[in-house]
Amino acid sequence: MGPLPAPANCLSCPLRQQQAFLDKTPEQIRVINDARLGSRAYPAGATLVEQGVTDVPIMTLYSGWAFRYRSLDDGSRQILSFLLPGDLIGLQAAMMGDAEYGVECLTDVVVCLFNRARIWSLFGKLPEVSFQLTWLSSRGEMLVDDTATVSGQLSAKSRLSSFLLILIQRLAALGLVQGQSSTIPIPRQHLADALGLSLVHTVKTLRALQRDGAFKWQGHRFELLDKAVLKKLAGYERDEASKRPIL
Amino acid sequence: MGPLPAPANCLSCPLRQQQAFLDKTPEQIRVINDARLGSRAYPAGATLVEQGVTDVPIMTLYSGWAFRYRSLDDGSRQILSFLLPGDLIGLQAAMMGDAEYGVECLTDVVVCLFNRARIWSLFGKLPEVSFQLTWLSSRGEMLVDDTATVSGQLSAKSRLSSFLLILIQRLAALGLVQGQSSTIPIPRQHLADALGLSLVHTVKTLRALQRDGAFKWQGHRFELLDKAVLKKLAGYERDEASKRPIL
DNA sequence: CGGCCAATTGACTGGCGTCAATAGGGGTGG
DNA sequence: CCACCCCTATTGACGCCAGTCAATTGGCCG
Repeated sequence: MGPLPAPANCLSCPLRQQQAFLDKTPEQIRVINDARLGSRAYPAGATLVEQGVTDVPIMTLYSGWAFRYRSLDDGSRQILSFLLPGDLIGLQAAMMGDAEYGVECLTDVVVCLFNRARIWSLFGKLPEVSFQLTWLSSRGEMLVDDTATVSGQLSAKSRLSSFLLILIQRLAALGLVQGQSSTIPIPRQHLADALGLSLVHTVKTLRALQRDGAFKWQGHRFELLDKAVLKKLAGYERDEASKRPIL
Repeated sequence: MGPLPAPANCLSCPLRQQQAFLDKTPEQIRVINDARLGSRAYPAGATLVEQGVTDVPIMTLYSGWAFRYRSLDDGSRQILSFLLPGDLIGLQAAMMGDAEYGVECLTDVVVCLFNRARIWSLFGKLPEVSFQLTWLSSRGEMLVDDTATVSGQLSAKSRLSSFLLILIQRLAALGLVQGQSSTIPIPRQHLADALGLSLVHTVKTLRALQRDGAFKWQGHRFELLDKAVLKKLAGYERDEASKRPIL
């Protein structure tokens, strides 16, 4: 979770060797490594992508949590998706020319930075990899689909339940769930901003769910107590693909 | 709006020649044309993509309106984005392997169908075009970002105002706004499903906005009366890119 | 120990949902 | 051509879920 040092070379990258990710050929990895500018650590709260700027770099989240959001003039903020290790950052902004969103670190974070021009050149050199880039873009859209659906259609209790179920799915796919417990470093305010609820109501609803015996959540330690209860409350769920690409 | 017959060949396609779209080289168009299975007309209400199915085709909306949505077990539905001529349909589903969403026609519609395998082969043959596919995917994500932000953070009045402002931007880019008026064939229930509001409250809020003199909307005919009022109520806006690709 | 910020709880308010009834418009069979 | 029907749009009444205001607690750091 903390700023684990990233390996110097993609070939020895332990993250991409995880079960959750599709394998690449050594040549593909070599070309990707050539496009890589190196890794960089950021502290919790740091801004990875500033909303509104042009020239956004492309990066892969190597360790830690981040989130993508849009800020409004009135000071409110919609969190569009949470980002976990292996997730691609900045593709949409790099494509469109400017960032219509911001990305911020939730925890200490390490990212792998890429040279944008060299990533673009993958479209000519490695068709499979450029295909996977598009795949990752589609997945990014799907994550926002979740956010929109949950915050648009469900009651507060259901929103929280669905959100947690979907999140736990993602964590499990990354091997970040041990038994029934995992680390979820999301403050209440961020939960509220993701789900379209007020801070106060988020807190109260969270308490209610814990009184229902669905889970226990203190600090960053989350323990799922009764998945059946949570599922019944949720009324909405979606499974994570078994294998996915990583740049 | 109705089922205009699509041209037999992409080279003579009047849609792609519109100002809103990037030009392609004749060779690019020829290869795309080779991947094209032909056009097909659907009546209003028809399902273009059924939620949950695999083997989703890739298509470009040629004429008419459609929308992308997710249905929930309880019968409610979140509309994720509205689709206009030139928009790509089915990419996310084709990528991920199955459709986590449905797509339905709002009006009579004509789409251009593509052979998926031949589209995939573009990744090897025409890097620029595969790049544009990714661009379109990113744009799809951005449209959902709008939906999530609007329905997550704004009051009912602001939701309606922002939604209409953003929509009018898109229509204007396509040359579908004459003076201050345009055709918006979105029923109240669909508006409600897109904005996360109840049908009744959507209707009442819409009435209130018209009493404020912001616009007039009867049947499918929409007339913008006071953009300044609408902007003030909205508190959120986003501009459409000036030029974009079309497959 | 004092300060600061996230988390929590209570009280009150209001925006939005739900229920229910009425109007309108277009299509269809008599 | 008219009567009827169905579906969408509209309006009113009422209740509740969730927002706002405000005060207290608890953990962490200087």
